[in-house]
Amino acid sequence: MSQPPTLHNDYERLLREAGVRITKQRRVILKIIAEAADHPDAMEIYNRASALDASVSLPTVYRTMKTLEENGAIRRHTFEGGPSRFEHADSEHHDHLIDIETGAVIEFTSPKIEALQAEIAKELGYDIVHHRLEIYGKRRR
Amino acid sequence: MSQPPTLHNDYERLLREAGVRITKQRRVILKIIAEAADHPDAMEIYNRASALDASVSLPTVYRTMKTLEENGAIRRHTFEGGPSRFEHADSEHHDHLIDIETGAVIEFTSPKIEALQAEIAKELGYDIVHHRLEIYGKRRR
DNA sequence: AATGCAGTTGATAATCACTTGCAACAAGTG
DNA sequence: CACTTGTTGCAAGTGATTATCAACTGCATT
Repeated sequence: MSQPPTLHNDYERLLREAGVRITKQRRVILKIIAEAADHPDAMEIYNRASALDASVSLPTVYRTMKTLEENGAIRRHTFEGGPSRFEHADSEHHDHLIDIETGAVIEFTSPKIEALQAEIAKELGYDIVHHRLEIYGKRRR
Repeated sequence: MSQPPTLHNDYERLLREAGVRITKQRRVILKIIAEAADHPDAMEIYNRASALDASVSLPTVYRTMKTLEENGAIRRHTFEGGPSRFEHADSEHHDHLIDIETGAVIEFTSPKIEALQAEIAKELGYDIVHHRLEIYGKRRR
């Protein structure tokens, strides 16, 4: 269940290879992302990062998220009525179920749904670039 | 292919029954929505509405969309990287395929996908409140 | 049809989530 | 270690949407 301990180093390597400099602000943000088991938004990442290093600013968080996204290191999700939330992209593709009462995000995969989507797109004459499937639900009790 | 000619009157009736006053601004906006075959955003609705009646303002468009949404008359969609877009809610449920090159929206339905979603939510211990499935694709040629 | 009042309106300001401009600063190559 | 060029924080700017508020207007009631 735990992340590989050097995941943030992989991010560093990835960025370095893309010609991006590793500043201390970025190193902190990368660490936060790598250790996040949830789907934090920019403000939350900023909060966690500035607790470790007060020199991290919010614009830098946004800039870093954009850079990471462009390099395929993270995925951005914009769930309904809220800011963008991020997760690392190293995991396999999955969709999300959002608990509308708590905001908690549960990941799931359904190869069958994926296959059906591909079929639908094909019938409509399209190639899927990406898709988004979100289920908004209430915990049953 | 055409809308029932009195659809905007149905909107009026719906709002009236909800205790909402029918002002001339709202009447114009309702007409635009009823006649829209596409998925216009607030600015586009404002443009179309002010062409008919210059007294319609953008805030009123937003307020009216919110009122309509709260009364279940329209649905709001926030596709990636753009403002909210609206469509009337009288049609049956469907999902969307967005042409990432043109922004065109194609509607589709898949009872199989619906069923699979229900199954997934159930397994995770949730009741579906609603869901969103968007396929972003490029036209094949 | 005139009245009255609560719901609505347009103009303007505010908010939210980001993005940008810019001068000071610091990676990392040589 | 120097130098070049990417990065940073701060402050200001955006785009979409919402709130404020005084003037106005549906519309139920006289």
